[in-house]
Amino acid sequence: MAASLKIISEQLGLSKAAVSIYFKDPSTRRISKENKERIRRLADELNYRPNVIAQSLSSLKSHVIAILIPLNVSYFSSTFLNQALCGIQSVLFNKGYNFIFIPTRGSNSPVIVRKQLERSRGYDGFILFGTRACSEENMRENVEQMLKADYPFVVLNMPDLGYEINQIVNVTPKSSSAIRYLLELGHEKILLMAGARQAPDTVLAIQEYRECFSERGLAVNENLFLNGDYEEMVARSELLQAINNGIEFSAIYCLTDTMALGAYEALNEKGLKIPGDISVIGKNDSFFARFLNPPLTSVRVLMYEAGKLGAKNLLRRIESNETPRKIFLKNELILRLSSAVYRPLNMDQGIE
Amino acid sequence: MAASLKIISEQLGLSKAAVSIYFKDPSTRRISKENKERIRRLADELNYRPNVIAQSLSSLKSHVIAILIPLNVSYFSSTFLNQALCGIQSVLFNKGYNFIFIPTRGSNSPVIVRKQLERSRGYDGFILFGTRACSEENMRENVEQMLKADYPFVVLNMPDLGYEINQIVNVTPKSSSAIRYLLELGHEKILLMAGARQAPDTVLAIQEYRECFSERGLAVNENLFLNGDYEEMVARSELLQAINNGIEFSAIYCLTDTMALGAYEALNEKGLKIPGDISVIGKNDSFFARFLNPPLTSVRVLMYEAGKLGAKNLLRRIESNETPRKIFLKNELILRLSSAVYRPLNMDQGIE
DNA sequence: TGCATTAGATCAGTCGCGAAG
DNA sequence: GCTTCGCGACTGATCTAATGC
Repeated sequence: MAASLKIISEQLGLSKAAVSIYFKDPSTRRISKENKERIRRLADELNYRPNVIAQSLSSLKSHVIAILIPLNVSYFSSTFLNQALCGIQSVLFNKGYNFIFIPTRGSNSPVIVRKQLERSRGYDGFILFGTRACSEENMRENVEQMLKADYPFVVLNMPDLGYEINQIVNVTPKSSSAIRYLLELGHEKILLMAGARQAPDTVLAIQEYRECFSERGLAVNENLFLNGDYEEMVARSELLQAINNGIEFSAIYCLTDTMALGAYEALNEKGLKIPGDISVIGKNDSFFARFLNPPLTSVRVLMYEAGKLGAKNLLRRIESNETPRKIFLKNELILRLSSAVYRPLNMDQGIE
Repeated sequence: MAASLKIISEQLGLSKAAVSIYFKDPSTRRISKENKERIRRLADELNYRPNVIAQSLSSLKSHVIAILIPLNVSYFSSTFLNQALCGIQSVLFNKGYNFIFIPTRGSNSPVIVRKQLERSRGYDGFILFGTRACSEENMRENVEQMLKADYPFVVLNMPDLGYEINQIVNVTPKSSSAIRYLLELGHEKILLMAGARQAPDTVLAIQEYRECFSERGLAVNENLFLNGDYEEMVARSELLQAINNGIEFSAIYCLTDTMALGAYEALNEKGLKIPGDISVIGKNDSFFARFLNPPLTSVRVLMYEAGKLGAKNLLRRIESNETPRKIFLKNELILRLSSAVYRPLNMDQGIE
């Protein structure tokens, strides 16, 4: 049985309040010196530590931010997420906020978030993180829930949802479009290694793909849209299968660097040279991108900054009730050696 | 103002207990159908959600595990930690436990952990994660604190501390020793890219280094122990400096793959071939190791398993009060192309 | 006796008010 | 009237025992 204020106060013949006052500020003058000394001694003896749960209840402030991630698998392996977490952490820790991850077993995003919210009243704020399992529509439902419950929150890793809420949006300006860049290099058969069709990132990428192609009057071949599920191994096998099926392409744009790893593997296995035969571009500019062979051209997404700004705005909302704001961060295409000017591929030679 | 049981019960002319009973089990037969319906409707209208803080206080069970990491910088970029977190998460989420990270601004490990503990009574259990900032002695102090407070806890990423506590220890069997392997390949000037001298991992590595060398009757050159601070860029510059200072070596063992990246950079800059001129071995076998140029030989550390087993044992302790157990996981040397048989280096040729 | 319901204690704190000196 | 010192009421839930019909 852990020592509590009550136990200490009873043993000393004081009120809980008196003991509480002392611990809140040991230099207080509201408690007599003798009593301070007695409290200190007994607390030390009983190894007293305040109960944060009770503190939170009584002060109606928990100093805990819940991070809601609509995904029911381990997600700390995602470099995307980890970059954002680093940014979030840098702000929250400075301001003395803890952050918590809530478990769920739901199958889809709205269910997961709803369940998380059911177990969340009492936390000071929320960070909603978009994932591959969370369509834009899903996230809108989630946002509606948050608004209805009147929770302070911020949305990360999602396209602009249109609400007047705290949101950090990472956008790709035309000048940083991987597809546009590949087209400029002369590639016209560009394979898109994306995720499931409803994943927001995939939706945006396909939209951008179509725009770029229609601008140039080129037809879009839907067979070039693969679903690598944001997993290295899936991307690898999808690509191998595409090659085996005789699908022709001279460049690949992968919506994560991890899938680009899978692409590298598949191309190596097939004896295709990067970028001699096939150009590859990744997304997120993970720290390992420049160490690959060849170094990977990648779209840098400012997730660290997104996490940092998101957390800042959330705290502003919590502590000063500032009005929500939307911030746009521009992605940047980082050129490395995995992408090159189009050169017709001699299929007989390249693929065994 | 968020709706509470009290508000609902007052508006309906019922007692808090009645409303509480309903929410605990909506199919209960202790509440009449009409009242159930009234409660449901009002709760819906007021957007009622139970307050987890109050629930925790009342049930004396928070279903929250605190993860204590004695480091005051962002740590989600560490692949080590992330692997462990994935394992932890896989267990906790299945069992319905949340997990929380506690902020601190302390300068050293005991201070950080002490501060974290001061803000932690009320959580169900603790995971103590060893870091570069936490010497073995530091961790012992932390463990003493935990024992004194009678908190359920488990220690990860630390050498065997000798206590009868829940601990998962990752050990390197002789057959997986990078140093031993390099010696067998004929290398005798082996550079050790480690961390600060008190970091547990560094202590162990230096100890192992000395053992291997003394077994073979070889003298140890302390100039070959560098402090790369577990950071890519620090490792890079330390290595460049060593090379510039004319320190001779034919192999490098880096205590993290991240530092191996730095080593790759430095060697490339100096025009030294891996493994032709210099063999490189990393540690942790991060997912990117096999994609490097050349693929990196690395000591695989089972951090995912450590996290998983640690969380399991912690929950066993919490839920069934099982006695603590210590588990040893064996590291494994994964051979790739960055390490090769010793070949005398022509310095004039190699370094410009 | 069983069904539907409630008062009140409890958890471990905080906060503002009040009473001596 | 200003300290110094301390207490009662309250936070939002759960749980036990009791009550009325």
